[in-house]
Amino acid sequence: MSVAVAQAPARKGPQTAARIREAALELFSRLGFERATMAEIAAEAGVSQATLHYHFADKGQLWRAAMLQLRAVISEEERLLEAAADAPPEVQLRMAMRLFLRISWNHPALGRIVALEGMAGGERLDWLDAHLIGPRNRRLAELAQAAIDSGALKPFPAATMIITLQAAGAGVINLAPMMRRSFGLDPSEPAAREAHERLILDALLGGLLQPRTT
Amino acid sequence: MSVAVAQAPARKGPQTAARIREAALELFSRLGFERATMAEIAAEAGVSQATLHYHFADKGQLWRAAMLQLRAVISEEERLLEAAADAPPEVQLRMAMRLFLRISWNHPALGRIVALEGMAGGERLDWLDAHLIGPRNRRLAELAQAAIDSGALKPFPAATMIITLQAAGAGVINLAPMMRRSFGLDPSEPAAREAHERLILDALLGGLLQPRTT
DNA sequence: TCATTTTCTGATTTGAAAGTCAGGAATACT
DNA sequence: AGTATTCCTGACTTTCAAATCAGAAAATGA
Repeated sequence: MSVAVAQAPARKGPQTAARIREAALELFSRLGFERATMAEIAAEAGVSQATLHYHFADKGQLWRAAMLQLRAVISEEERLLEAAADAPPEVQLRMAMRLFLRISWNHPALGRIVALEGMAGGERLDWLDAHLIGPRNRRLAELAQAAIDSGALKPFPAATMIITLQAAGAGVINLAPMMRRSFGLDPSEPAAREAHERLILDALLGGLLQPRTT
Repeated sequence: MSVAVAQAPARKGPQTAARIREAALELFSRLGFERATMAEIAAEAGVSQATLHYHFADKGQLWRAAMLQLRAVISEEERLLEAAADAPPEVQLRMAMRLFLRISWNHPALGRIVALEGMAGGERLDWLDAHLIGPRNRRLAELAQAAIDSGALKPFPAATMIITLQAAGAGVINLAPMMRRSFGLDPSEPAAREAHERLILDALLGGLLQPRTT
């Protein structure tokens, strides 16, 4: 009773809501919005289906709440890039891609969600663009454009380069089930991950850089 | 009555079935298996929903029938590659990627389907691997391995390279809705398409080649 | 303790999409 | 023409998942 008790039992609701959001993010990203059912999410979170509706008005709102968990990840990335704002743009771009890969590995949900909704279009993509990925995409494209203007990067359309780099970087991770089926390989092994990082950062990004003229 | 009549009115069924398959491919690839409804496909094909069930037992079989339309595309690609079997592997690989891009532009359904099912896994991916993309994937990986062995390509894992190249090549096309939303760009414009082709074939593929030591 | 609020659930309703079926219309066959 | 076959449809049943609701259980505060 005296001192070391986890002070304040606190309301239990928020904690349950958090568990639900986590389960929802996992299932939405693995299966997409339609295939993921409220019943499955409830089961995964260890609550009844009605509890989902107690904490979140409907499936759409649960989806958005689940996505908002990724905001922290994006913000952290932004913060780290901000700190390197003085470096030459091509150095910043390489750093951005390294961060992108790190996020793709540690939070594969984000890449899968973007791929799913980015293909389908519609209101969920609009929401993602406004709240999660739009500013980031445009910031990266500006970076690429700056690198082009400084002569460090080959002059391809900046937006196309950024989207292509992201698709290439997330491809092996998103398509892990296909890698398994077609090649019997598990791309999440540490060795595979390291080779992948060099492939993207050195080989592919290297191909975009202007050859040194010095 | 005499001569020039379109000989043999022919059975009408196959033609209707073909229209249904086309509508199904379009909708399945744009929306995924679950979001595409039988009612929508029927409307798109201009027939009643019951007609779908007359020609195809259930939704799964319609999906497979729709996919089989892409077999001709894959076979043609294979034929063209076969004809260049004598060229050095890195030349064949570049040609394969050029063909891949051409298919991605002309039949965007294929890339979207592969992305959707390749992420989700499950029985539809198994089917695709067995009937459509597995042999092609493995053939391309062998090509990449040969190019590595001959010293023309940097020694990254062949399967990873192939999947990454495909993801990069199809990325801008698959993610056209996101390009529109985040950048206001339409990647299907001819100019964009040409820049995209050079980006993939020259810059990215170039980054994978060993620098000339001669 | 007792009242009040928060949190949760089982049972039920609603809605939407897949799938079935009996029969009508069109086509082909003799 | 008459018959058989193929093709198609409207109306219906079934299934499944989202959403609602009345009230129980748990936590909180006096």
